[in-house]
Amino acid sequence: MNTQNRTNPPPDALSKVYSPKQVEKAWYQQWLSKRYFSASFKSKKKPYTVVIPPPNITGILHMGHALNNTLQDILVRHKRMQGFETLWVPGTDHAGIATQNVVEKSLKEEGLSRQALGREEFLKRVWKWREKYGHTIIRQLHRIGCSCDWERTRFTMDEGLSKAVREVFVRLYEKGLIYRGKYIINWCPRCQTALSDEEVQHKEITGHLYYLKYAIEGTDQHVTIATTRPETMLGDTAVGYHPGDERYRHLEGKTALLPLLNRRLTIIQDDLIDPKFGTGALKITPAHDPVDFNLAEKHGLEYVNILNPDGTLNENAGPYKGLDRFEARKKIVSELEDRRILLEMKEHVHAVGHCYRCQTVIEPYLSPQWFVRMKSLAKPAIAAVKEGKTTFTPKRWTKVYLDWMNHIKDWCISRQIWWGHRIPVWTCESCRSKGTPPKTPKDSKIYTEPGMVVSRETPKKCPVCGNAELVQDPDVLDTWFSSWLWPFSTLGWPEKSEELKFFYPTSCLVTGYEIIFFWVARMMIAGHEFMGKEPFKEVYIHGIVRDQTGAKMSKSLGNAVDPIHIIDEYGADALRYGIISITAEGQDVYASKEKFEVGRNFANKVWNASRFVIMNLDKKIIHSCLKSNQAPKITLLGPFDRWILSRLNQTIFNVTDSLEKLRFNEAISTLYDFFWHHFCDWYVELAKPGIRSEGTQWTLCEVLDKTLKLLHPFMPFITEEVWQKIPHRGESIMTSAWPKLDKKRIDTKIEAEAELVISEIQAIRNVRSAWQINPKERVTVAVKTARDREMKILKNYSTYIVQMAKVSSLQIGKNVKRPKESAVANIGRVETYVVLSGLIDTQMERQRIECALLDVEKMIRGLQGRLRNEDFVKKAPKEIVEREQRKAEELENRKKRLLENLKVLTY
RNA sequence: GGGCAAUUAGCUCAGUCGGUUAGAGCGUUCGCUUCACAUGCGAAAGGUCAGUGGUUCGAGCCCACUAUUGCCCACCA
Repeated sequence: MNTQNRTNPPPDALSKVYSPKQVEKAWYQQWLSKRYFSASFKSKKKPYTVVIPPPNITGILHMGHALNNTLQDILVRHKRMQGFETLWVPGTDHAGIATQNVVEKSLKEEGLSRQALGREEFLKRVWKWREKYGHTIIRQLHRIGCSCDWERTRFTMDEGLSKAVREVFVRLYEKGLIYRGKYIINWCPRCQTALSDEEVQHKEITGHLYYLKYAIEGTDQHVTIATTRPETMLGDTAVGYHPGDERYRHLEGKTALLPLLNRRLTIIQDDLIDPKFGTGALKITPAHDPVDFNLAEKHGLEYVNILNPDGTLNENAGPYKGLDRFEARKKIVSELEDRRILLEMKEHVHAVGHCYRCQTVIEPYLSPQWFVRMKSLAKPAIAAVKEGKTTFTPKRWTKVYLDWMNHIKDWCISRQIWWGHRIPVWTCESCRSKGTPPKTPKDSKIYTEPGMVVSRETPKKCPVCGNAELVQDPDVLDTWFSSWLWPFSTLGWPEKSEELKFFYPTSCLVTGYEIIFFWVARMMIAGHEFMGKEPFKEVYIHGIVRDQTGAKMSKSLGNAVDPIHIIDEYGADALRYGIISITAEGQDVYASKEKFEVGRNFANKVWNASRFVIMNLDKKIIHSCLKSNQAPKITLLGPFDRWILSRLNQTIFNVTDSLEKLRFNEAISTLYDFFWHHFCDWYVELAKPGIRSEGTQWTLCEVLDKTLKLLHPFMPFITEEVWQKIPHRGESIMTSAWPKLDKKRIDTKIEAEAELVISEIQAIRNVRSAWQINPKERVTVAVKTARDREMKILKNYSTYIVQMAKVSSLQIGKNVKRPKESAVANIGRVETYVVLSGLIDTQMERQRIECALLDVEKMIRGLQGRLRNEDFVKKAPKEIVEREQRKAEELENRKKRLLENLKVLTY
């Protein structure tokens, strides 16, 4: 497609129904080939930057992505039209565990395993898999219409980004902010890796609390402890109670005996132990519980690990070795029961940690891992938000962010998987065995272990002894250890690139609340640590997309409305419209097909209204308008031309304002209302008889042009397609200028007049409808009004009333008498009689009037109540009181007239 | 245990600074193949704004408590 060749087609070439399919692909290609999405640091414009939350390479587009990326595209298209140098950086995340799981699954189908393939071969497979499927989601984003700068597409495992990861690791290590140590971490026995605290999802589970009897050595006494995980008793090395707990005072200095294994257990006191829970006595399992681990460190207890990495029991479990942890639980419970050691079993609801990738129950597990010290790093990220350098929308997330930051814990960053950034640490075996201290960077605060080499690049030999056989740490880094650098690593960091200088910090980050801790908070930390500046000025947090039943949409649940299906069926604009229209600020949204039907209908309305305008354009008039680039003289504009232009400018203001405030649904509903209910329902209908007049021709073009521009960020395809068919300047609507409010066009006087006339037309239509008058039939109408102003207006606009209400003769005056056999309608102080010769049914008309009377009386009662209240009259603002008084007068007037009309009917 | 959100028409939801007769879409009812659009046009019905108490001249909106639902966080085993 070529814009130059696309002159206005003859009207009959426009079909009655908008078909998005033919349009979307062509325009997207056109935009790409014109490089409209590309941004350059050489620009003289102000920058506006957005980085995409990189979807996982395993991802297939779902409604959540559709929402997230539509929002970003709206921002970016809006800012681009406003004249910013706009950059939207796209890319994907390697998603360590998720991707490894997916590839392992496909290997399993081939009867293979990663262990059988070996590390190198397995990684080749993953890269192959990524080549094949890793771009699916990117292609799908094209279909939504996303205007990302695709030439800058990044991947978290790209060479540049990998370099950034290593740089960050080494820098933090040298500052003493990365350390290795043996601690209790969250272990997923299925993925067989450590997880960070954030990667554990807690779920309320109804389990049991088991009461077990532990004998006291050398006595016939015992102590009863309560546990939810009886199998961990095999790893017990102590029993404890609160130092103030009198019940157990007699146990001080004694030793308990572990049932089944007869291990001797120290008895300790610690105020960490809650005397109110269970029996107040606690079994202590240092290797399998974080609290117990702390107790063990404090009291110098032994650590007994009873688990293998896969969740089966190891040799420390004696006779239970080899059993899966849940099998073991069953067996142990039944044996304890047999031996009368299990005294009681109570139902117990508690939170159980699950792996966020595979939902397997997590085990607290003692193992050596790498950690980032977060406390000091968090400080500038906290300050930036407190000082308002970065703001959250909706505001409530500020607190969530700050709470997490203020209680931040060290981040476990090593993962025992293969797919990911390898930890840049090597070991020189000979130095290690000899205990030779390593070369320490000059102002380093760190203690380094013998033989440990931390390096940005793969070292060829040991920097201490020259040994060439160095062994790299087998583990990889948490996926989020690359994601947290995204706002600057994608712009070239650690190089001092021009891009960074121009585009950093980014403007707005758009994401869902489920990754505030994983991603947003950590990006804030990294941005301050490595760039010395906040990574984004605004964070917009949107809701999660759910299905009609409220479940989070997911493929596995089979409840997903597939955005691609919606695009195929209704078009991308309908998808975008639907998803935006239901997104109130930050609320979760419930997606169903009907929502997108509304979008399709709206697109079709835009299409048909435009088609009507195009069919009725007088090329000569338009040509001269375009040529002069001037609006016609005000005298050439009819009252409704001026009315719709006033409404248009009000809409320009409201839509721009809503977008600035990130109120997307407000912006689109303003546009929907303006276009459909003001422009189509009233203006176009009113304009039909005089459509060839210069003023109307110009107004039609002006309103359509500006409205399409306002709509473009929301519905990019149809607006471009239609805009190209109306007289326009410029190549593409997406590079055209955002409409500016023209205050001179806002005319409150004409709006008030138009509203009166519209109400009058509606009143007549109401009567017609109530009396079932054939729509084709014209009616005789008489209007009585006491006020000059209203009479003048109605007389001035009488042709419109005649036209829109199908009136045959219209009489307007102060002393108009009610015609015989007529029905009455009241608006304000205006009384309208519609002649119903032969149709009038006194009974029915009386009922109508009585109904209206009831309404009026109810309102009068409310108003009188207020006006009789002295406090109201005294304390309320003057305008409000006056308004209420006017209203009351008017209602009294209306009541009087209704009563008169009722009287007439009784004859 | 702590926190956040939601509760408005039959359904799904808006409602900004406390101030007209509380809005929209869908659905419903009535009438229309009116020459842009039946994916449409015109008209209408439909509400104790979860409950209780308070602040205020005035509350869907502010405050307190309660109820129901959902989510997040937390080392009560």
